[in-house]
Amino acid sequence: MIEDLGRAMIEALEEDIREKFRRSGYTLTSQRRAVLDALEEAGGHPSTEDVYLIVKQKNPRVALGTVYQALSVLEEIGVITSKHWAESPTRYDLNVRPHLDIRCTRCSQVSEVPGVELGNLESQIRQNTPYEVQSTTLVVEGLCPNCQKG
Amino acid sequence: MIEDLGRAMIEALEEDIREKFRRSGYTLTSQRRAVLDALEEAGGHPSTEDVYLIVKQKNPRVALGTVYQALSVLEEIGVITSKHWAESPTRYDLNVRPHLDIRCTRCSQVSEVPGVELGNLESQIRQNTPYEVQSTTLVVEGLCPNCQKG
DNA sequence: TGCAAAACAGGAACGGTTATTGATCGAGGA
DNA sequence: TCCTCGATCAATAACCGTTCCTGTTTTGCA
Ligand SMILES: [Mn+2]
Ligand SMILES: [Mn+2]
Ligand SMILES: [Zn+2]
Ligand SMILES: [Zn+2]
Repeated sequence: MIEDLGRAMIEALEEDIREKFRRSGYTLTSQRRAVLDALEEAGGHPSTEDVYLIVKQKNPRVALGTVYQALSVLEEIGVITSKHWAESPTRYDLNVRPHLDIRCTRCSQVSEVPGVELGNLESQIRQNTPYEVQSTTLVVEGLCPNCQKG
Repeated sequence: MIEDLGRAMIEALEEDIREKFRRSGYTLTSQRRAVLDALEEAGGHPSTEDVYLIVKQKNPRVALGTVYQALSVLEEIGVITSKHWAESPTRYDLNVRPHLDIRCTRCSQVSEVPGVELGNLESQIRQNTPYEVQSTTLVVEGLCPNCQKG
């Protein structure tokens, strides 16, 4: 789980991040670096607002729009990914490998679900539609352990 | 596909609809009937706005808020279902049986994908998360045949 | 037919996101 | 090192889909 990676791992990824910026032509500005750091600090799957609040702690001058734009650039160059759940803002993830996340319908906490195998699902879909399939995403919701007690 | 059902089938469902209203305590008002008719007329998987525009043709006094509320009631009592795709408004469906829909990322047209078997996916998920799973939805996007030519 | 409850029309407000504009930054060349 | 110009940024307005609010109309029911 990305939550457990910690600073050491982030620094191991450092060179990869620089490489992606270099290849894209975008510049790794202090704001984009701050957004990346905030994503790490947030730990889980923060919304833009979550990231904004963390970034503002260290640099109160940063604008919300800048965070939106930074996240969009970071996603475009493959440094982060995003996921959408209904009735919830977009959430971002340092884990760019395909994986399953579940969101609590009560407190919005997102956790990763390991060991789920989608099998031949995508090829099944391709065989049964004339559409050119671009993405198939499994959106899972439920009650987190904490909220089950309530 | 619900698009091919036509008026005969809708009238066959008529009694079922009345029954669901009766059991829920909601009343089948003229506006809710108009929304239902509009869903049928729209044919596919219309958004609230789509439904609103059709309803307004016959009754220009109906308010957009009323359409939102009517669709919400119809969904609550199980007469219709809704689905969400990222970057697209909620879409409604007269087909209340579990099934797969794919949305075109270019023109937003939604079509149903038959013959896809999810298998033990949900039980796999339940085994790998402490969350109490409430819903797992497969969200599929692609390019429809028309838009592939463009 | 009369009354309370439900539903409605119209419009304001809302949350998340994108667009616009002018100021600032910073990489690369003189 | 200093300039320059495109990239980025801050601030704020606008946008879109949706919900909420208020006063009015309709409905089911006694
Ligand atoms: Mn994740
Ligand atoms: Mn459908
Ligand atoms: Zn929870
Ligand atoms: Zn299309």
